Amino acid sequence: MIKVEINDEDVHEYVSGITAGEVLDNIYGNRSGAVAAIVNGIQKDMSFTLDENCKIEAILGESDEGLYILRHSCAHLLAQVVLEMFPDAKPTIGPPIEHGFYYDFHMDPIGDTELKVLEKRMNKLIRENIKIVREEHENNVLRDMFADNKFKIEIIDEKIGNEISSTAYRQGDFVDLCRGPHVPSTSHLRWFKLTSTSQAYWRADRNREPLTRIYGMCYATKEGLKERQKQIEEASKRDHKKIGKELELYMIDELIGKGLPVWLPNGQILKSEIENYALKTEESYGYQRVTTPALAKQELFECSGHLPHYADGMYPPMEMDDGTYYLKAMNCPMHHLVYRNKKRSYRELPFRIAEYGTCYRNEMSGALAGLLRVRMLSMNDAHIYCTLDQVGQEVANNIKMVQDYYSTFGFENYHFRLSLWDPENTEKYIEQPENWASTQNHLRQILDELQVPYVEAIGEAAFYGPKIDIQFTTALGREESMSTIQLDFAAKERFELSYKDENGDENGEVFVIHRAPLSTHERFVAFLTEHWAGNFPTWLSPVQVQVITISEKQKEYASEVASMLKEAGIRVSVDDSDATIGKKIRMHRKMRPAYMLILGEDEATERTVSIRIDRKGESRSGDQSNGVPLTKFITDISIEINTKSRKLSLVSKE
RNA sequence: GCCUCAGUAGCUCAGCUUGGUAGAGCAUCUGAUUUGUAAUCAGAUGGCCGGGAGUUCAAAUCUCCUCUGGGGCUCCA
Repeated sequence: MIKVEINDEDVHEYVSGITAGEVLDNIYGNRSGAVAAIVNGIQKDMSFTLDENCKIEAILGESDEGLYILRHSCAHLLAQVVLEMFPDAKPTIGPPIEHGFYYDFHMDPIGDTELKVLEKRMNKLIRENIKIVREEHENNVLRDMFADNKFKIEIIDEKIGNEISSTAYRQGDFVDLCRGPHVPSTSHLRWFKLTSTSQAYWRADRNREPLTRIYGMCYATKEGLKERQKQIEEASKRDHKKIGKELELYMIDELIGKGLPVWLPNGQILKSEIENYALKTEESYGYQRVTTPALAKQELFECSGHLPHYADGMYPPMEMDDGTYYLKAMNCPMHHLVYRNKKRSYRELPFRIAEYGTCYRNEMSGALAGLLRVRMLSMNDAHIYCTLDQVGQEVANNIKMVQDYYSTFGFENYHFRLSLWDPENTEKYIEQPENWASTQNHLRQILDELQVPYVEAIGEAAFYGPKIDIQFTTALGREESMSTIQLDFAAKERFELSYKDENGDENGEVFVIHRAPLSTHERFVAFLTEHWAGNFPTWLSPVQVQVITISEKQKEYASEVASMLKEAGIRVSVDDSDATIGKKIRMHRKMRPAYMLILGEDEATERTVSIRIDRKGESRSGDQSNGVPLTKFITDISIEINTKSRKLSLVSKE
């Protein structure tokens, strides 16, 4: 007999040789939702044999560990049916990922039709409830088992080495090299869905074999799967590409080119509001503004280091009669020249120059997506020239600026990331290891002192220095970079930046901070649109007030109201057509005005307005405040706009 | 760039499997209607079916090429 302690609580006695699964069944019953066990702190299969005193816990399918196991097992099931259908396919790796799993196969690409068939066959095997069995083998046996799959052999050779034995998992005719643990049988994998296919490369290396990747999602319960499907559906309603079209924010025309958005009047309003706000804010933080050209000579970008390090990201060169020119991918080299334009004194530092400069980047055509990834970007850019001592304060100010901006725009779902270089992969970066070490520590210290929570990410630095990035989570749950604060210790030498210090010496220790708290206009508007689902706060709404008349008798009053609003600087549009009131409301919901003003006979005689909030995508409340004096409305909405209120507060709920 | 799916009226989409040269709703315009809060009626305009080539007596429909858009190409048994 052995003693088994369950969940650090009860101790039960069992015959030696009992399995983990049998013990858990005994305690919880066989419908507990457990997919594996933790024995003495180590994850084990349900089939693991207990032959001495131990501690045991269940891993529930809904826990993080459980979902990981479920998804991993589901990837195996996918591989099983892929091999049934395509016997020549070679499975490579199939890890669990967030929400699901993928599996990469060396095989010809497949389409949606095959994907559906694969899904059907997986469901069939799930109903058959095939046992998943762990096998331990000596290395040479494993090599024999996978002799016809060079990818698995490569894994065996590299990951496991030639000395030790390892494990495989078998289900029916299918066997896969795997560390486990796995669910005991296929019936646990009921709540999955194959989602898409894609092309990947073996070891993510373009020069190695192309693989066909199949993605799926997998959950422990029907509810889990449904909830994810719902999240995807909800996110698609917020898609900035869809809303951007409805609201006429931007267009992309193939005659202009991919990734080159045109801002339409409504989008331009958003852009201008953001920009005006940023100009004011940054003026108060001591920035001066400049404008620099869209292109410059090759020598400038050689000097900055962009050509050796960033050439792929730039448009190809233009040969002119007086030299070779490049479109700028960044504003910094030009700003460095602004700094260098005259002798600087220590009294001028920190010297801050800002520009909403338009840059052009040669993004891969397949990477372009609406406004989120474009080839023309207007950055909320600025560069700060300061001493090392001043870096801390400047970075702190920028973190505060970012936080202020975000709270005004209503963003909450973000986190800070300290982006470091990758010491294993140094050719991507400027070669100054001591500088990397010291500046990275410097930034880490600043973040620690500010007590801002952050994560560290190796290999995410810029080529010229470490960064603090502010990461966003989108409605779909994907992480994207939004703002950035970058430290540059390379510019001072490349551009011979210096200043006259307190002792009258020419001092070359000029540190540069690149920062873009509002990202680019394009990306920022995309996030903003998604975040508000197009229902922007009043100060940002392209149409702040939509006037709607009940009948044509109110035409005159409507135009009077409109001109008073315009006078007060409010964006207003009038519908005095002869359509019915219901129809007019329905039509204008799509453009999501902050407020609708309904004007009928009562309003016209009493010089009042009826204020209605009715925007597409919001649940319809029909909330309306009737008989509000026109002058009061103008005062109230002006306050709401000027305070950049995040809430529409002019309609009181009854 | 690579893999995959898609492209039909301003918008949303049907027609394509089984080839016989184009349809609906909304929007727009014109009448009628003068309206009090999610569809008033009638009529009209609107498409080189993304572009090119091929097969065929005949192509939106089948084949090939190309352009544009969506998704994916970071997760290492």
